[in-house]
Amino acid sequence: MVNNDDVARTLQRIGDLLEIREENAFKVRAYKLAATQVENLGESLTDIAAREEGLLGVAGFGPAIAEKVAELLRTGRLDYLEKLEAEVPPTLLSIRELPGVGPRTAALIWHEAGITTIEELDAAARSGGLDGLPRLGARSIERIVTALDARKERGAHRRRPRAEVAPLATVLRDAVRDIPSVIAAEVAGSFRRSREMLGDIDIVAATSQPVRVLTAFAALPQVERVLLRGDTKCSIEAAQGFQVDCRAVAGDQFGAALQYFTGSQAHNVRLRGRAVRMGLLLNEYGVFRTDGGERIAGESEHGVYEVLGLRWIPPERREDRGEIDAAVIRSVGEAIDHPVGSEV
DNA sequence: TTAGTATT
DNA sequence: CATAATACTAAA
Repeated sequence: MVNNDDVARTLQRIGDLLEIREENAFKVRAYKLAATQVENLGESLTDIAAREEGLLGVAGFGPAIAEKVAELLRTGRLDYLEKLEAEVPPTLLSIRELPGVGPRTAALIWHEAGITTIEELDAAARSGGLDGLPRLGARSIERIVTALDARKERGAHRRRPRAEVAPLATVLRDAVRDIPSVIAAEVAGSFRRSREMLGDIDIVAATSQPVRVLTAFAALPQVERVLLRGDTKCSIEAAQGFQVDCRAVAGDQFGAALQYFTGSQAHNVRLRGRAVRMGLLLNEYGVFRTDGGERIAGESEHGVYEVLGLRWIPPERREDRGEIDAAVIRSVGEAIDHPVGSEV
């Protein structure tokens, strides 16, 4: 019996394999978007397939994907995926999962060094087998070796249950609040959205001295390894290789940064799309008018949603399941300026 | 400066 | 035609 999660994983897998094959980016995006839509679906695909409208009624599904999902539900197999896996070795997906290795690097390692498995990569990286590849210098190879070591320590799995990492999240948030010049700090990301499985922890800090705060963050006792540190953000690994990101912003940008860092990605993309249609630009620093660049929100998260004509949306609901449409404020003035439906 | 990867 | 925007690092 094929369930929604199986379908979502399969669609994601197709997207990843197509990406390594350097397939048309819009096709790749279509498969990944369809995977996300299935993840967020409240109803069984098997039930949907049995109805009149069928799978074409699912958001993100066109004829090609609908037909493939139908085959998967019916037979438990997918001919297209099997052919694709015969062409692009699926073991490359594990290589692609290493931090710092994306689809282009995975394809390069495959084509130029003939490597398809983690084991082959490990041997080659340590014995000079990757030397001389274009766009892959000594530092990149060293980073791959480090990533392989980390993978051996903690295994392939990345996500952890909320209860397991919640203490770390609050301890680090409080530690950031104690750094001099920090005005406010909150845990954002999937933690703030109350998700059960967490891939990392995201902390937003308001300060007038971002570099100082990020330097202090990188020096906290819970930090085992600094992955990167710039002027606005710092990524570290805590115990068991669990990643924690800290973003430092000015006090009047805190609301926009909290909104951005809370996500979800799909929610942010939809929100920014709405902003564009309203002649606005939304980023992690605020909301700006497209003409003139005047900033009209950013200090508070409520303000960000407000200038976009929306009620504030609780973090748990920011998953692109229709919450933005449901939050639209249709005042008289707005109804004249933007008649219902005109912004969609 | 650009390509690749990463983040929500 | 195709849903946004920005940061960091290494390589060229």
